[in-house]
Amino acid sequence: MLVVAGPTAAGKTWLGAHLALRLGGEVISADAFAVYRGMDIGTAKPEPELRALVPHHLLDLVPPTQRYSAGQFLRDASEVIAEVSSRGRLPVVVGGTLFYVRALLYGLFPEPPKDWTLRAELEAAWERDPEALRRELAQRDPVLAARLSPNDRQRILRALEVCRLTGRPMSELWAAHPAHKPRYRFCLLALSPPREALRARIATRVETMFQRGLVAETRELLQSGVAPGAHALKAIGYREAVRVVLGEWSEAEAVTATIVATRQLAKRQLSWLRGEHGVRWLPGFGEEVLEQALVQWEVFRAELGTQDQH
RNA sequence: GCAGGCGUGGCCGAGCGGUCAAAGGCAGCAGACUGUAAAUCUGCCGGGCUAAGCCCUACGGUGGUUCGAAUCCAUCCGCCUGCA
Repeated sequence: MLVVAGPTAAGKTWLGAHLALRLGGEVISADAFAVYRGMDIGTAKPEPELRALVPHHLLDLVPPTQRYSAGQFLRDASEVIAEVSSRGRLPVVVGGTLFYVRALLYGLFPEPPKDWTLRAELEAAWERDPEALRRELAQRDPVLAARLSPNDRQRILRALEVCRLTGRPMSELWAAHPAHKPRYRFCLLALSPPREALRARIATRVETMFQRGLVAETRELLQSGVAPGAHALKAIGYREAVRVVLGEWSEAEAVTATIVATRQLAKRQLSWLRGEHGVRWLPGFGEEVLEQALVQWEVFRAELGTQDQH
């Protein structure tokens, strides 16, 4: 299978779709926010024309009032990939949510049943006395506690949630589910355009999003009953637009804040990819490296062939 | 014109005689990342070194006071507020 990754605004969507087109494939989106219906402008979903050209999966899956997750993605994507493959088509995974991509490629440990009450309790407990929860984790899962920053509330709470639910330390569950054996044979392409050019592209893209009505789209979501604090509206661009709708910010302020946040996201994505195994880099924007990508794909296939002979 | 206030590192903003290369925040750089991940967290962040130490340049400009000044005084420049 083919995977197209890279920082935001690098042209993944374009490249992924065109690779799928050339290779007889279908696109599987790996994007934590493009799964939400009604969130089109700010998530830079592929245009309808492109979607008409190539089948796209895992877009517009859930309403923004719901909450999607890496585990859900792992299940959904695995299913779609199997289905696409079974039709003799090439699955082309395209996405900037690298955590989702890694989950898909290497798996996650088996999830304990969700318990939102417990999570709410932990949240409240943290507000009251974070030190108590840190101590609890140190006792129940010393391995993880040693690795986590005492300030990493999110991970500490999750670790405790897993401990309390399963009665076992989370680090032990990981150990039982090694994350190094890939679930697929994949060719991982990563876009990496020149930094300055990417910055410029991010800026104009964000400006365009606001011009195209990101604020109006956000207002509609809020009017349709999505809470301002909903998870989906934490997405970059939307959270800034919410503040405009609420009258806290001018649109200009929102644009600036969104550009900065997007830039920072791109940086984190690049940093993630640098540490990822088996990355084949494409030094440019999507539209510039289609041919290079096809060459990489051929190289990958050739390597696969020699491997299979052994 | 008179009275008062202000001018600090890329930006905002503390400091108000030594312990100050200067709190904190932002931006930037690097990194982590096992079901919130567009999230969350970590480190670095004036310059140069024979680097847990040293040197240089820095708190609008200049000149003083002092063993010692971002901190006090004088003066100049610039901004702001009140009165005219």
